[in-house]
Amino acid sequence: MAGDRKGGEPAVTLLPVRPPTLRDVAREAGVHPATASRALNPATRSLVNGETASRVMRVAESLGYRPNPIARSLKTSRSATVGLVIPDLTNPLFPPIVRGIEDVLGPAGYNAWLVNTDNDPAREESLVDSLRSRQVEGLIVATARLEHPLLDQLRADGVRMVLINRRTANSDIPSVTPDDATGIAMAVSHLAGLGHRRIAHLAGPQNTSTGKVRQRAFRQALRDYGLDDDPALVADCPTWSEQAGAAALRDLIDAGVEFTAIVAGNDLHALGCYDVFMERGISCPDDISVVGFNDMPYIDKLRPPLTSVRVPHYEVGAEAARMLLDGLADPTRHARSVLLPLTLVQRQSTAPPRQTALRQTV
Amino acid sequence: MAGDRKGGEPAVTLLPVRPPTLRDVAREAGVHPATASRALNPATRSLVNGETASRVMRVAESLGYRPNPIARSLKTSRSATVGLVIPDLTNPLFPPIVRGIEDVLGPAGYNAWLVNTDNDPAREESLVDSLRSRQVEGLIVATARLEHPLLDQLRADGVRMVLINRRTANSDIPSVTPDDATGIAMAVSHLAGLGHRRIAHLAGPQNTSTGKVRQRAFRQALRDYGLDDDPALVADCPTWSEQAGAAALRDLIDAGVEFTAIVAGNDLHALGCYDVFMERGISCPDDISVVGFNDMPYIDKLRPPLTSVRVPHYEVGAEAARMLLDGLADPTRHARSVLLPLTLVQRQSTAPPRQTALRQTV
DNA sequence: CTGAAAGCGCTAACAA
DNA sequence: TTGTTAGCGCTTTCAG
Repeated sequence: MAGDRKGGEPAVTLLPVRPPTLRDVAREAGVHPATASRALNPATRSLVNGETASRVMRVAESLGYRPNPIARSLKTSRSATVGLVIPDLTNPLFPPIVRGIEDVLGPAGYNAWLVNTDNDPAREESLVDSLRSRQVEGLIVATARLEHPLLDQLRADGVRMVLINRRTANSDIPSVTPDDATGIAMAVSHLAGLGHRRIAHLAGPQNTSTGKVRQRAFRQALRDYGLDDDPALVADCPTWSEQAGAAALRDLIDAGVEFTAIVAGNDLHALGCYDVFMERGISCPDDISVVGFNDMPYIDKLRPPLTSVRVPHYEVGAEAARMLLDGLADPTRHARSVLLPLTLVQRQSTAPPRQTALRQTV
Repeated sequence: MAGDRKGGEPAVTLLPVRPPTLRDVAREAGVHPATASRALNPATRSLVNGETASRVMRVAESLGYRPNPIARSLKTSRSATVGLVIPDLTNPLFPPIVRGIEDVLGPAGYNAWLVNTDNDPAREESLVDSLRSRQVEGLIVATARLEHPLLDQLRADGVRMVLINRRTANSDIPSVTPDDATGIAMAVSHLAGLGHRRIAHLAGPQNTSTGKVRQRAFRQALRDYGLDDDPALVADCPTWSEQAGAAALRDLIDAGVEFTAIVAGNDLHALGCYDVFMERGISCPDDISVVGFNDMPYIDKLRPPLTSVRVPHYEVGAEAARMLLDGLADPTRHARSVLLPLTLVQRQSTAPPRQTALRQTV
């Protein structure tokens, strides 16, 4: 019975189980698929008769036609998509960056494909591979290390990309990063102003630009402010994690190093400090002051609220996306690198050192 | 000069500017592209002579062949990709869920394509559309509202999906959600045990299952513990945000409602309470106790550390991914819905009410 | 301005 | 076991 068609009935167009294709639209509009394609694509619409074009568009609308981006990609080798390579999405730093990127990409008709490398270079390579095989038109990369063969290779292969947060040692890849050096100087200045003379630094991974730049800037700032530039005051953190920050601080304390304030490599390191304060019964800021870096969400609600160098994360993302789109639109454009200005957000994790605690009552 | 080829030189294979295709591999291996395809696909490899297969694979390896997933998708209408629909990535709830999903999907050869709806139904529809046109094989949806025409439509269209966190009113879509009712009961039980008699609730959006279920469970729990089930104790929050939580609490206080504890709809609402406590000089937990919901990252470091109902987020993601993969592999499989068990994490935002503060010394 | 034809790279009948 | 053929849905020369 199914499939019967009585003589008198017209061969009605059945509701398609399969979504309508360009051919369906073309047939219905009485034109060749090529014409339909031209009519439907804003960029080529001018090549076609106005009336024909609007008829095609009307038919497309009525059929609920949606172009198949896969077929289009296969033909054009483009995808209106960019890849976003993140080391660790659970770091609350990244969501605002992602938001900034999407807000710029969206209106331009682009989408972002987000991948999480988990800080694992092998995983990173395979994910980037998969991104490339999906024809992403460019990459926004937040995983740069100073020495980063994969990125050099991509660069050599002509892959369009923009680095965010961190950079590579050779600076010919466009980047959008915070002005780390100035940020650290502000932190040191703030602590020096409070009267601290011996300030420790939890230095982030030295294979990242952020880790290295911040450490250098820290020691430079100590000298600029005439403070003790004692190498023992710098403790290395092998990762950008709470755990690494905690471990580094424990080492510092256990080694008997004297200090009254800490400039943490980032907010997670500062969180690690809070753990150690709890463990050892240290009072912050009475015994030790701490400054974080990034001003990540919710740290204003910590105990005590963390003083931190604020990075405009949303803007980092937005600016990187703009830069990438610019580069995509005009490949001859010169690689720029942008340093975004930072501000110090003073909260209650910093105060004058005990010796000068009297000033606190002012 | 470029393009010259001196007579004596062999026509060496140039390094391809264009990545090698299946045809290149086939030619090099002396087989037909179809054979190469079969040899390279583990699922069809058995159809081909072992020697031939390994030769093809060797050639593919040496050429650095990478199959083009776009072409494959176009042909097969599949993509080894699932869409992940998130209301707001800046909510730190989601990163662990994403991680759980990726960890299950990855080993199965699948990728996740993540989109952010910003809680905007129009945006959601267009993003889901774009996901579908990219041939995602299924959807993991974290944006469900009780009445959700789009999801009903998808369901009717036969789109495979799994809801997480929230559900729709008609429960025929598989889901992985926290056991909200039990979680709320634990919160109330905890507060009742501390001696609280008048407990307020910041109720999340009533168009979401979480908002509604938690509110109902709250009132049920009040009755179960013989506490005041006063309607005035429930304040509505139109969104799951800090701001909404703060506003609701201000309303409650300004209306002169008496209470000594709050069960927040989620942790963000609880954060909003902290803002109000600060504003109004209210001491937590001395004046008012608060219990959050979700146990999101870092709330253990708040001031005071927040007591919260812990949701196993990573597991929510992992379980949803498993469920979706199961459904993909065997479409006849019956839709299950899973409630994940919760635990109460007691911290310092809850204590006996002032009237019974003596007990605190025990 | 429109149509014809070819092909992006791959896979899945079907045939041999 | 392998090759032949066709085509997924679209765009883009090239003619007309």
